[in-house]
Amino acid sequence: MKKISLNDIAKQLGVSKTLVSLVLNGKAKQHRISHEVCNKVTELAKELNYKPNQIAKGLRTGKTNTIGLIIADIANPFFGKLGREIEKEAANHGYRVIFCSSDENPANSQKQIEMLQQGQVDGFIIAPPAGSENQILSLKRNRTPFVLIDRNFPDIDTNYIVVDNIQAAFDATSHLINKGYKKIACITLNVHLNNMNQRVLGYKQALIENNIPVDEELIKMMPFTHEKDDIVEAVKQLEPGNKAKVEAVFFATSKLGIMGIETLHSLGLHIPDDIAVVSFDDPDAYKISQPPVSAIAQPLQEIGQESVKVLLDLMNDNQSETKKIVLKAKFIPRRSSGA
Amino acid sequence: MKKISLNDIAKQLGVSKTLVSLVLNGKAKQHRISHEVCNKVTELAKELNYKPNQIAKGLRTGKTNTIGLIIADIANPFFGKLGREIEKEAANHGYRVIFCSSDENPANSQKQIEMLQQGQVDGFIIAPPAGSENQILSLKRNRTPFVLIDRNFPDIDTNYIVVDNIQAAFDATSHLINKGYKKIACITLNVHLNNMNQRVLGYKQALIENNIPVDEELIKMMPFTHEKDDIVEAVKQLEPGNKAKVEAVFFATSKLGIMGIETLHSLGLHIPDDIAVVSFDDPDAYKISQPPVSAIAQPLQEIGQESVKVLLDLMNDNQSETKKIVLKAKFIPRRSSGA
DNA sequence: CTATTTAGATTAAACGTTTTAGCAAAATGA
DNA sequence: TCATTTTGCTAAAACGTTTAATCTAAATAG
Repeated sequence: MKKISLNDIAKQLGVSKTLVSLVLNGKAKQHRISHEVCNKVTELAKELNYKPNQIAKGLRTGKTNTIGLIIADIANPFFGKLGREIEKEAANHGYRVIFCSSDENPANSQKQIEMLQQGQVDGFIIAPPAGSENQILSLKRNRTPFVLIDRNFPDIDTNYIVVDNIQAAFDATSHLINKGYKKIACITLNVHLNNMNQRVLGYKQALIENNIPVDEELIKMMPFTHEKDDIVEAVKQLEPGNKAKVEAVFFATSKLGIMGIETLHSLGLHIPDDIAVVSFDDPDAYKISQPPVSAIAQPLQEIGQESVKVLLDLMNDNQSETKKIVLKAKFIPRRSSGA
Repeated sequence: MKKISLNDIAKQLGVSKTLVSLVLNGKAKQHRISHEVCNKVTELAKELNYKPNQIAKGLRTGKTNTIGLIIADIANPFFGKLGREIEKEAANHGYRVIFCSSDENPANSQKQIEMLQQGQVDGFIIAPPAGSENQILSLKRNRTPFVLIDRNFPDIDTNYIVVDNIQAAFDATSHLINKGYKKIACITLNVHLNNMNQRVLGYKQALIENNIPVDEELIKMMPFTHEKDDIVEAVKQLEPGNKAKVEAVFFATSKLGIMGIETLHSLGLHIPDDIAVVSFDDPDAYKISQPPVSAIAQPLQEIGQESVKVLLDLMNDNQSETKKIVLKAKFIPRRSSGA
């Protein structure tokens, strides 16, 4: 079944393809095409099930109606849910989404951006890995529309949509303190992402504000390619039997949290009696966990919608002022922290 | 920063763009371009950081190097992980992936297929929703390369990669029987997908083979747009206090399982003492659940890799014989079923 | 010395659109 | 009646590639 083109319709009706194009793009009146001809065209187009070739359109107009989305890992439920929201909002505006998982590796995101920049997408939504500053600067330089999500680079003036990580971590930690826990550990990633830094910052602020000394020994930084073993090692050091006598732990990501909780269970520790737990992000796993895990839920729908909207604005009228949006994340106390 | 084209390079060197194109596509020898000129071209191309415009290339060659992936929901960890494997394998072969979530709604997948067929993708990988038979037939008719995954239509001769759902469900149910459970319920989806049908079939076969009568009352079909409430209702009917006196339950998807387990917990039921649980699919949630949930793990990497390979074969040399691949899923006993 | 081959390049068409500029006929105005 | 405007439509260029068809000059063959 050969695809039919503007030309096919034009020939069958004995008119020019210009006319057909104008009619099908709703510019008939504007160009004074007679009603009669106009109807004939639309009818035949429908009959032949004409669908404009987006590639040709893209070449001519320079628009692809496609967004490039670069995240850490689509298999990670946090990014999966966020990706879904972005897909949804994009579709509402007639845009498709190409997904790329960078694995937090700047070399990967570099390749992916370059690949998609070859005329394949109109703009980017990016969760930039640590060390990708130059890529972001390069995008700015050649005026490619883009929005950062999840994290941003404080030193680079860009559009971004993030949550208030400090506040969220502060809330979660304060909650633990209010529940009477004092020896609180923090397990985070050994990676220079400002969202991660801020989570630790919020944790520390809550301690300080409650006159609890910050013990750097209780802050465990995992390599960002962390595997089960790393977590097991870190968690073991937190065992109440150890000198640290940790009473509670704050996991800075759900991936860390899931592995960590699995480890706590396998060590025979009871949550929250032996050790209380709170975590950033709120995957399904936390809801069915026994006990359910206290978590910080990010407003994924809002992040998704806003990022698409900001990007579309950007692509339409190249406004100069950058949009910096900081949303609130919500702490949900559950039984893992004695709630 | 204006994008530079073949023409720019050609002009700067005072040669034709044909020559530049040939050189950069490695056809220099074939077309007897002199070494000298050849070098000049490659050097300048590198210097100017020339990247061919994929849209133009696509228009001319009819190839986009893009795959359309249509699944139920990228936010569902099963599809998230599968999507990731597909993305990875596609990237290995120089292909990008456009993700579309159909929500199991055939009208959505219809729109998505039509949208992407307008010259945007070279082929499709599809988890077809119930009721999308006509779309699949239509793809066959106009010779669009595609592969089905996760489910297929037995009456339509297509390429597909699925797991042996009957065997997997049989294994899981047999395991429960071996553990001494006799009153085993099955919670599945009220949807005409052959993978779902087969899961119920495997469940029944295991009962029959062990001389346990199949009780249709114990097979609960959820509407495919199921929400929490539906599950709660169904699970409540399974309470040991009820006349059914159910001892164990087999969830046919992880989404059902997660909601179901949450409900069992909220009813104050203990797993596995009050009721044992096994489930199709193996999300992270099952690993940190207390007790961990016995699950059927699908070979996601293999499904992803095979589907991309089959599709690429299809796109390259339009072979006529359809590839039907059935992989084995692996049952993993955990404590939720007394293991 | 002429005819043919070869080396090394170029021209131009094509892919399917959109869009600018313009044309001919009809209608209007003086 | 002639000039001007309006109506309805078309031609052709352009987007950046690829590729089939040529073309010229030099080299080789007879």
